[in-house]
Amino acid sequence: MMKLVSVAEAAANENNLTGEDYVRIGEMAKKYSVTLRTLRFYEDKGLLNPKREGSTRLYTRRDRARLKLILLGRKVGFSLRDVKQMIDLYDPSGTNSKQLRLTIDKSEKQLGRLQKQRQLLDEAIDELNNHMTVVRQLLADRAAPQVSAAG
Amino acid sequence: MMKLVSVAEAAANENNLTGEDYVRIGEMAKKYSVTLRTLRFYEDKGLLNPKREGSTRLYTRRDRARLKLILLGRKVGFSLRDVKQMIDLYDPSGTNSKQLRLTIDKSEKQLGRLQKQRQLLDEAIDELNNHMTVVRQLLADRAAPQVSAAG
DNA sequence: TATAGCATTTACGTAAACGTAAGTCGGGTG
DNA sequence: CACCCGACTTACGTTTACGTAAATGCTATA
Repeated sequence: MMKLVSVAEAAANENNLTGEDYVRIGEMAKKYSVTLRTLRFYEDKGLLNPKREGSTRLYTRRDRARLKLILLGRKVGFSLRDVKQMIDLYDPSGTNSKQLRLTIDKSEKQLGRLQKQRQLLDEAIDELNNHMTVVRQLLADRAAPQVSAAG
Repeated sequence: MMKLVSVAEAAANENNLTGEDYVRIGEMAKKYSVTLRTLRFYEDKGLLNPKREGSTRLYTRRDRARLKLILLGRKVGFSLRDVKQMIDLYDPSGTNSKQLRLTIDKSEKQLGRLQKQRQLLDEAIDELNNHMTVVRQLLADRAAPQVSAAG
């Protein structure tokens, strides 16, 4: 019944000279409410790059930070391609001003799209409400086919 | 140079005992700002049913009314499948209360989805704005790497 | 009759983000 | 030993609403 320390966990706990805490895919998935498939998919698309111990993926703190960014990007409507473009510019040894500017640029455009979407959405809601009113009225007429007001 | 009356137009003008005015696909497309492909696609999906004169499609007033409904449906976010489901229930010889109820039902659900979408959209806009603020600050720090306030 | 213009059909292609199936593997457990 | 769990890889499938050829046809006009 007792769960012994696996090789992976050994790596995470003992072989841990740099203070890294590794996480395997299952835990990672739970932590961020994504599926294993999604994590592998992101890796396949070059968005994540976990270490390997044999064939087992080990995610570091940096991987988790990246995933957070990816999920934020997705939430605000960026495509994975855009997210990748921005993330790829990250250089731990530089000022990253290029990355930051690209991010701002893309963000402004995306913000515009979102606002436009909101406008369309509001229009849609209005029109749907209007239509519902009409339909309800038709339905009422069917149910009570009396003439005009006084019943 | 003079454009003579085509067979289609003849059908529309002369062979027009019932007062129908037919429209060919090109005109129809312009009138409603859709492509020919779209009109044929809708027909293929059973959403439209124009008459035929030989192989040429002729759209009646009723077809145009249907198209309007389809486009409204799309605008408010219904799938073509849903639209078809609602339209298919239309019976010119009945009260259509079944159709109307289905429409109301679907509309209420769709309205809920739209409102939820709007909420998510607003959240996204907020988060994007926040993120942009942070990034702009980082960028400013890169440009002017002085310490804290007083320059 | 050659050409322009509008129409027709068939059918594969596209985008995004994974889902899902299928089969395999290594490690730990009773 | 038999088994289960968690992980791995490969690769086809899904969804929606058309886009985009490609090849062909009918009609009217110069």
